[in-house]
Amino acid sequence: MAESRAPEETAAGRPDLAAMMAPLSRALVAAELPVLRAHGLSMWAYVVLLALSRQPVRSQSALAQAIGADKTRIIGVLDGLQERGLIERRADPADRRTHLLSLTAEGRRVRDAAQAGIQRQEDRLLARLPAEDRDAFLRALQTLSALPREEIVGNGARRPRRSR
Amino acid sequence: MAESRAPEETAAGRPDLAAMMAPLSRALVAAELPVLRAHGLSMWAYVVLLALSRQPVRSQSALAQAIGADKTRIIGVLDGLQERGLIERRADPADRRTHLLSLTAEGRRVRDAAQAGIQRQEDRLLARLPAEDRDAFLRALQTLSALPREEIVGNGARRPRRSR
DNA sequence: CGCAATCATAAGCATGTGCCTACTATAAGT
DNA sequence: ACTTATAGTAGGCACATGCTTATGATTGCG
Repeated sequence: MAESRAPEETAAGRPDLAAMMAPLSRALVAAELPVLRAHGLSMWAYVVLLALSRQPVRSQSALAQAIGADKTRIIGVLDGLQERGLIERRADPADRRTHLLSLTAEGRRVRDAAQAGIQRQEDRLLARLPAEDRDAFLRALQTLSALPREEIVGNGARRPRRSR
Repeated sequence: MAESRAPEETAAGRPDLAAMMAPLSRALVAAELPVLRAHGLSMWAYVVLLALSRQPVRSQSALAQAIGADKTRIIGVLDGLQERGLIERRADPADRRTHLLSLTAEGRRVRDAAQAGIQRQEDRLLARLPAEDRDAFLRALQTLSALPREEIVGNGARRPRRSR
């Protein structure tokens, strides 16, 4: 048995996707944290800012679902963001139970600043890839990350994503 | 400011690496779980099997460090694997404090079976990528995941990876 | 030999988080 | 009107995990 192979490989040709992706992803997140803290943001706060960038409206439940967070857990995050004036939480005139969420100008500013810092770090990392691979890598990553979760997990009833 | 852009994008051109990678990675791990459970393996157990595939020897501390786990947390995992006869834990004749860890034949068998199941699922996913992108993606992923953690996190004193 | 360091192990604390229940305000169906 | 359902909020349980301390066995240094 030829034991002279690259790490993580076995008989087949490649390491598990997840085995490569999970530690890498954790490292990327760890690298983000100091940048976010410099802007006074928690990871969840940043995720919220990004999510609200895409679609200014929504309700808290919808937001929670969109970012894969627990509905009851983001309340404190939203409280903090609202206090700092980064988001707005207005009662929906059509349905006064729900809160319309949107970024303020200051929220956009903080998001841009944080994201710029983060991407500067990430670019440093991407620079290690040959240019051809880099583009394909980003393209592939966007393709895969755009897939609905069920496509990846397999339609089994895992993580019921309860709406309650 | 042109607000008519693809989702997740802001002023710059691409979404954050981590923002794409983290959910994708979590989904991949979630997809693995049922397969692993079918083979009676926990995630940590599988990680241990993979790590021991690469380098049969080691000590428990070294193993823990290699897979980014807590030294005290993998004890139970090793106990379980040993009980099932998937790994061997022999006292090192040279240093009787440490345990030499290695896969048994049965351990290799279970690892191969589990890995085959996992990669079959992952291949289904990779099939969604155009062939050119797929190869570059895997190449890039292997490159990035082979980097030492400090290269990614930035040499700051984060996650001291204590050896105690 | 005597002392500091190291390994495996056990036990515990603090935190983050998934999940559940309960409660109020509001909405919608009958 | 009455009932059911839903949004936001609060509180709490359970579990995994990072980190710490303590202990016994063993090693290695002086």
